[in-house]
Amino acid sequence: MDTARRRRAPRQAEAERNDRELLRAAREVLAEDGAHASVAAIAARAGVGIGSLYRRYRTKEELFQRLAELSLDQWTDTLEQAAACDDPWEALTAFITASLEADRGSLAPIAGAVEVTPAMWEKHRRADRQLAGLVERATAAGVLRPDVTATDIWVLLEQLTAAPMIEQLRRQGRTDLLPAAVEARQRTIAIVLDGLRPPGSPLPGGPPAETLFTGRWADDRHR
Amino acid sequence: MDTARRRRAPRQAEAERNDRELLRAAREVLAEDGAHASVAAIAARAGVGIGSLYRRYRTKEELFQRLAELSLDQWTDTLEQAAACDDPWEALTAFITASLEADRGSLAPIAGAVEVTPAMWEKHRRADRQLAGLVERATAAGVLRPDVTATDIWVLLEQLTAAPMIEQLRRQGRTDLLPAAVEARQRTIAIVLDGLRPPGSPLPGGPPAETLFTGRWADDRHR
DNA sequence: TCCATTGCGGAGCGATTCGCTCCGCTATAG
DNA sequence: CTATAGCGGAGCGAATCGCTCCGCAATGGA
Repeated sequence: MDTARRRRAPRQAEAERNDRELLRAAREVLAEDGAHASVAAIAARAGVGIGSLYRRYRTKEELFQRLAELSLDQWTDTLEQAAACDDPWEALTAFITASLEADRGSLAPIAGAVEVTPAMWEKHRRADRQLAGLVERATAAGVLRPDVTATDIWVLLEQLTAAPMIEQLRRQGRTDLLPAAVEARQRTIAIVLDGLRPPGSPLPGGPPAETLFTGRWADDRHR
Repeated sequence: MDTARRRRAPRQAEAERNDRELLRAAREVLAEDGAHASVAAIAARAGVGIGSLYRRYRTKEELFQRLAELSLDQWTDTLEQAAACDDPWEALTAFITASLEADRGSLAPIAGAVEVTPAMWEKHRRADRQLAGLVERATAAGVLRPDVTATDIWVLLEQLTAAPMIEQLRRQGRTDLLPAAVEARQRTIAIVLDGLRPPGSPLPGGPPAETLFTGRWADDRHR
């Protein structure tokens, strides 16, 4: 028993390192190539053979699901850190800017392409509740325009996480223009944040339905 | 001469109709499938054989270039209509909302994938000048936060034209959720427009370089 | 020193999808 | 009935995909 465990030790260290590299590479390739990201590209970027990838994950989907779970954990971490902020407005903006800087939305192409695991559902619901708390606090303090809901923030985030210009420049290898593009994006974000402050003109329509998000991941029409 | 023209008439009418259908179908398929849009899908949507497509356009790229030129013409039209507005702020917002409603950005995936024709350059420069005029007018009237440039508006538009949520819902056939998604997007746009009003907190960094746009379409590093 | 075991890299398979060619066909005009 | 302009789409060669499978290197106990 004890010998069996010790026998597996040395190679296991390499295997764990490979796994970390794979997850990192998968995030990067997914951000650059979008939904077309191929397992070959991921393995190559990780400096690992395709065989090793498939020993760890039985399918490409399983790798993506693991990636999504880790990303959802990061959402929760970011939300917790932001909630620690004393100022309600800074708490909200800290969450938004932090979410956009770590381009966690880069694995948005996964949504709808892989089946949602129970763990993903659970983590998603948790992040949802956390953001709702942040929004409630800001609204109560009067630092957020009163007709903005948590779902509005999700929509806004999804809209802003995509950085089409930066992605295109990176694909074309125009690294000379990248800093300018990043700066321009920050200006855009600043404009949007100002748009969230009160009072603002009344927003059109009613508050967006919460099913707008969950609905895309699983068919809940029968409910 | 006269007989020759009359001889070709009946079939030519069908050919022209096919061309219109092809362009319309190409726009739709491009909006739904993104960069992967295949000629087969375009021809099928147009109710036309692949052969007819290739009789009119020698390559897929040629079709996309024609599409881009037509789209650039629409930019100019929208800008002219907006410029006719008396109120400087309404002129600018009219342009922005009109640009976003006609999801002209749906053929953004073309950018960088096809070679830029001289005609495309010319039309692009023209639209650029037109928007600069709109922004100048709004700034002079004090209805636009003073540190926003025309390039900022282009960046903002590119960021907002992508409607990832709506596209995903459409792909999944969740037409029941589509109206809610469209409404949510309009709320986002309203928030952004409010963020463009003065005074607003000072925007980070300096004004974005104009080369941010032209640079992605052609390599101008040698200048 | 030798062998069993573990994990590795990547050639290559079958399937799919792509842009595009080419040909048989129909509809019209004389 | 013949000539012809224009049509639709089968199918080709190429590329790319997810994934399997196998030969090999490194390790550690006997």
